[in-house]
Amino acid sequence: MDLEARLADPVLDPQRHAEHPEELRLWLRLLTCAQLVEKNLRARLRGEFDTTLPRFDLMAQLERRPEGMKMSDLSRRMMVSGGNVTGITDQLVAEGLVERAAVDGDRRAYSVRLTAKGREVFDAMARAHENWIVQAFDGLSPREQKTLHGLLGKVKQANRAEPVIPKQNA
Amino acid sequence: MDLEARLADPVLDPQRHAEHPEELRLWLRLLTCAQLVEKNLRARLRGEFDTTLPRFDLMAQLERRPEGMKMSDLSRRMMVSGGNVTGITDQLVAEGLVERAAVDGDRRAYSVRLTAKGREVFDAMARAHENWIVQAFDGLSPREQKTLHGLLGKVKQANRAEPVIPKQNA
DNA sequence: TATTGTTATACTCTATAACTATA
DNA sequence: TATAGTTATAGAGTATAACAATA
Repeated sequence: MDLEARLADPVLDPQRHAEHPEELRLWLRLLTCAQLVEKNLRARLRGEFDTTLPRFDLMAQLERRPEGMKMSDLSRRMMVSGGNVTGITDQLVAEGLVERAAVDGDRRAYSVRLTAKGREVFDAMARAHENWIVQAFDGLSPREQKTLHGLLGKVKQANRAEPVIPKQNA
Repeated sequence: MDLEARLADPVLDPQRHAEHPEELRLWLRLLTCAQLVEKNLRARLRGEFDTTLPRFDLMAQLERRPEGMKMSDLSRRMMVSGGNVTGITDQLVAEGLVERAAVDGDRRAYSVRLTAKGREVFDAMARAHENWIVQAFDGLSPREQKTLHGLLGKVKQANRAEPVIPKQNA
């Protein structure tokens, strides 16, 4: 997970082992960029809003659903297991940012919604978040950003739904 | 950490909220690509070699240091705390891939080295790893790879050593 | 029976701090 | 005192599985 580890990594660092293909350099750099930005986001969410990425993500889900979302919806949308959604939601409820409301017609389910305070807090976070991201890419011209977006699109395409390797031993 | 969460994220997904700047789309895609590839690497290291990324990274460090590295060196190079290096090393020792040798002149320190078996295993892993990475980028021509590498270089430049936000509350 | 959600547990990866042995 | 390494503990972030209540 650590960037500089790979920077110093003989297998991954082409400065030291020129025989390794360019792809390794490219991968290293891609990973470094993503980690740099993500670490920054986490640190700032923590430092400025005392929150975490999953909590931010959950609130982002709710922001556009004033009517609320069920726990199962959140689980699907966030691609996270149900137990985790319960935990994240519990934290947000404790902070008064989110509330569980009864769903009529199904007494098993809750509708999770932002509270008024939650909406307020989220708006501030989302504005800051947007600025951080804009900053992160301000080294690129709009033209370059577009090119980068396109190239990453191809990478994404080639890598999505990659076949999971069946375990050979276990 | 989850890719599709952000895909479905109203704040981050420009398909839904066109008023959000292109940078958010770009960030989302960058993150998705990095996670796709990294998840794949982890799954394959696990599935084919029953190992983890930190274990692989530590062995990669040792591969080019036949004379061995001290725990403190590993800690610095991997950018990970000393306690963690102890844990990772313990696992590798238990597997017979790595050994702690006495350092003469300092009885506090160890020299950690790959065993013969460790070298063998690592060679196989490194070859496979290289192939996985080459595969990950085979959707791009060499020309495109070079362009991507260059653009990511600019992003990296603009984001490295970003000032850490001083905590405001705590 | 199937589904919704919670609880319990565990695993990976990381950090800090207290501690031991040596320098 | 300072350094090398270990141990203990904690905290994100994730997963699975057993369970309760309801459908």
